[in-house]
Amino acid sequence: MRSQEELCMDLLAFENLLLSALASNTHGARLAQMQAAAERIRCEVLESEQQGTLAPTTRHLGARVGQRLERVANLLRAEQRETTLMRTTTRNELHELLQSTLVPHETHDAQHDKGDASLNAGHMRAWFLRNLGHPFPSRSAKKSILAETNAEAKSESECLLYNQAVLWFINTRRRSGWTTFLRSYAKGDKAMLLEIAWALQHEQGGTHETRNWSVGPRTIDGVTRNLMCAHNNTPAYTLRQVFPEASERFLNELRADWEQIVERIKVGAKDRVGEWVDDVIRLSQSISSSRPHNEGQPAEHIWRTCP
DNA sequence: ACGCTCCGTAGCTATTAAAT
DNA sequence: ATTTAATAGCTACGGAGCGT
Repeated sequence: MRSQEELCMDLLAFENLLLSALASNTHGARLAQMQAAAERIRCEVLESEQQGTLAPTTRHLGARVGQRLERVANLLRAEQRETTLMRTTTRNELHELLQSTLVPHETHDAQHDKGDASLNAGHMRAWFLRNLGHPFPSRSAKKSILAETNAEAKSESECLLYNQAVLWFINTRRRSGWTTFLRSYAKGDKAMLLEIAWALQHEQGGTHETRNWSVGPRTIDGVTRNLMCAHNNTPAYTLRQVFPEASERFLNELRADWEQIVERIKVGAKDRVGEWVDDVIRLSQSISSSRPHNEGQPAEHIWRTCP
């Protein structure tokens, strides 16, 4: 059994290893080294937690390490968004340049058949994020999105088709995790998901610009939903009112999953490093959020999977 | 019948890791 | 340094199910 001092040293060593790795590269052997370190610390803290010997100082250190890593992760996400934007711009400019100079005779149909042209999804993304509580555009909404998108098209090949928009929304709901969220937290009930989304929006406050998302109108299939709390028929404005019996951990996981959906729609799916950083953050948050009342719970409830 | 959503999946590109 | 294999992400197709 390792002492609390050794455990604290391990935590700090892990943080140091991670930060120095992020300052250089997160590839190959280095990544494996960090994964091994994370797994080792996970096991040690878990063992200490189960035996009731996890000292408050160790727990607090874990919380501080978690906060620092989260700050680093936020910076990395911002940098990642900027890099993605620049990469897209560069790729588009290069593509246009090559189109206009090197392959001027290639037909639009040939390009389309190759399937290598990505959609201009900016307006669809924007609509999705403004209607995150119920991202099912009506026919007229789709036509309006098509008009906005196609107004920017420089050629016929860049025009978005109605069926492409339909598929994009279906695929995006699935791949962003929205559909999974619907099943996991709202039992497939879209009205309940709308209620959850309203609670999250109320909880976060601010504007669409500060949140990057909005729940949209309280309307499903043309019917305006009265969002009431099932257990006492009061307006539901907080997650706690929507889920009166749920644990804080459940609500936090729900919030995290919702943010992940927003992030995925906003910038597309994250690359591997981004996912891994998220896992590391979850690991550190587990350290900071595990409390003595969790002692009776199985290990899976205390720790999430290591990266 | 028609329109819509969802699901499974094929085909493609870009990226990354491993092998040479 | 170059090539090859594996993987992830994206678009699109076909079919099933559902509601109108």
